[in-house]
Amino acid sequence: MTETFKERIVLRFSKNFLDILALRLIQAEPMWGYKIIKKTEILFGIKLRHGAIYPLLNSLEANGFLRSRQEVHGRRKRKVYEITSRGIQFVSAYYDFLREQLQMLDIKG
Amino acid sequence: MTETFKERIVLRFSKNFLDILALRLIQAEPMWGYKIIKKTEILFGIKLRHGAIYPLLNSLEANGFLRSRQEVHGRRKRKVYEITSRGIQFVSAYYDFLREQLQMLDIKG
DNA sequence: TACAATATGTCTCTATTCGGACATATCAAG
DNA sequence: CTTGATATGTCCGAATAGAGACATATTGTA
Repeated sequence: MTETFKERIVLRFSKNFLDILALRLIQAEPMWGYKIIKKTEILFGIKLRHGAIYPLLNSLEANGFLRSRQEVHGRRKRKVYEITSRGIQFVSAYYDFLREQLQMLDIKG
Repeated sequence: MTETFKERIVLRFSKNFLDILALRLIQAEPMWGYKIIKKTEILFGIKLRHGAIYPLLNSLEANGFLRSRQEVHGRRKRKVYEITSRGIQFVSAYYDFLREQLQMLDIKG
């Protein structure tokens, strides 16, 4: 029962904060869309739609949160993203928010 | 700049986790809809629509996260909500999630 | 007495999101 | 030689969410 609640929250997070999820993974290690999908499935048990992640990554790059380079393996190419300082600032703001939320375990009055 | 990021995240949270925001406030102290709106404005600088909060509170009660009683002051009445054990479990799951997120500051591999 | 605040509710039109299909290419394994 | 995995992209109809109006009642203040 409580486990279901947790799952619900994780699911909501991955929907509403998908950009932060992607940025965090890329911050830990430069990554490409396909790997993000696989990693999220392993780490959180959530299957992201590729139809959601690829446009997201492009918009995150357009907004200066990520930068990409083509990585070529033989004839195959992947678009490897790394986080920018702007992206790091955004993720930091998210962590600051989490810390504040936890500190506010006792709102009174 | 970083401040704007923080504001963005707070705003997104209040939209996507409005139920948890309400549950947390009610858990701290039994409360009614109107007070939640005022409190959120003071605490977070966010103006909630009453057209959003009242249906939400009713559905949270219908789902067993809250229970309400009529409080009458003269001829005026307010619907005071208190959190149920189920509601507490849900909020706990949220906090567990926050803690896990912070612990996962370094995802590797 | 009129306006602002307290207090709770519904409803509709619009805006956004989302699932899933369509599209294409390489490569490994059976 | 075909199926499944890797890899990235677009697009549209359906479903959901959101802003703001409509509705009503009490009370305090200017």
